[in-house]
Amino acid sequence: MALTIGDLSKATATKVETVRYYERIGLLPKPARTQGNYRAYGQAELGRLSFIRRARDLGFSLDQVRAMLGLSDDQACDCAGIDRIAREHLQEVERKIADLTALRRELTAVIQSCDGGTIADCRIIEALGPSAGI
Amino acid sequence: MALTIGDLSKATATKVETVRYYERIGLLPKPARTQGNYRAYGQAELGRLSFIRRARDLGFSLDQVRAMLGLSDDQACDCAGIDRIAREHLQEVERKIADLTALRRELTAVIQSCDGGTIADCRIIEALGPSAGI
DNA sequence: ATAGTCCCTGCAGTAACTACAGGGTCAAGA
DNA sequence: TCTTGACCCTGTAGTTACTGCAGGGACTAT
Repeated sequence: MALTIGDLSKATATKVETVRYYERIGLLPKPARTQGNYRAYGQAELGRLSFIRRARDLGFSLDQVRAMLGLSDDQACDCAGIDRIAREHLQEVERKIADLTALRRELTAVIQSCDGGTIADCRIIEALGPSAGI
Repeated sequence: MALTIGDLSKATATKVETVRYYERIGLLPKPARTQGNYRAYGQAELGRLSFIRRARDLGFSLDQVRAMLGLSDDQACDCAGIDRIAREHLQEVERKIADLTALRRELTAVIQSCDGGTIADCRIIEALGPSAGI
């Protein structure tokens, strides 16, 4: 019934040691234990870990992840604070979407030009260069 | 005329130490030096550093950045290899765009619901949960 | 010429993992 | 039953990607 640390590890492509590390720094709650002192998780922890991993993969720091998790943890927290944090993260998310969209366009162009021999004029760096975005 | 390490640092919001670090590990070329042994950069290095920083911010590892820079460095490299790397990165970029889009939707919902009192039902974790995307 | 702001090298410290070492738990098979 | 293999435990040391000094030189403006 309950999920082991190995189940969470496989489901989220996270090292077992990393799951324990997140517990140690307080990002994941201390889970229930079995008779044999094994960690026993539920679906909630799986969801939380999945969120952490994907947010990390998207370039958010653990402190930022902590703040976003706080948005869902503190149901009764004051709205002004939540609103500010959410707006900050939304701006960053939109900037990242814009950057990735530019990168996608250039990667597509590279693949296109690869069809016929060697790359004549690679613009992959220009895609995220100093004048791109913003 | 030439750019100092401080100019690059300011233009790309990168610590001076980090620029030197990228040079040390070979991500940035060893630049020309002035009489006083100061590093002297051009626009090409500025573009390259800008690319590195944005790619890092988007969650790519330095090894992945190195591979992407290789795409543009090796103009004469065989097309099959370039095509494979580019397609892999394109898939990853598209997954990240999908994740960020889901995250944007949930952050927007949080901000919306904040308008009238406390958050009733925050689904921010579900946005990047185990069944989201793909 | 001297104060302030930059630059240099080299090395130590931090964040976020990641990899053992040394040992316990548990299901399956001889 | 017992033992083999795959998993789990704690604790600690190493890695990646920066980041922050220390100690000293270069350049600019008063």
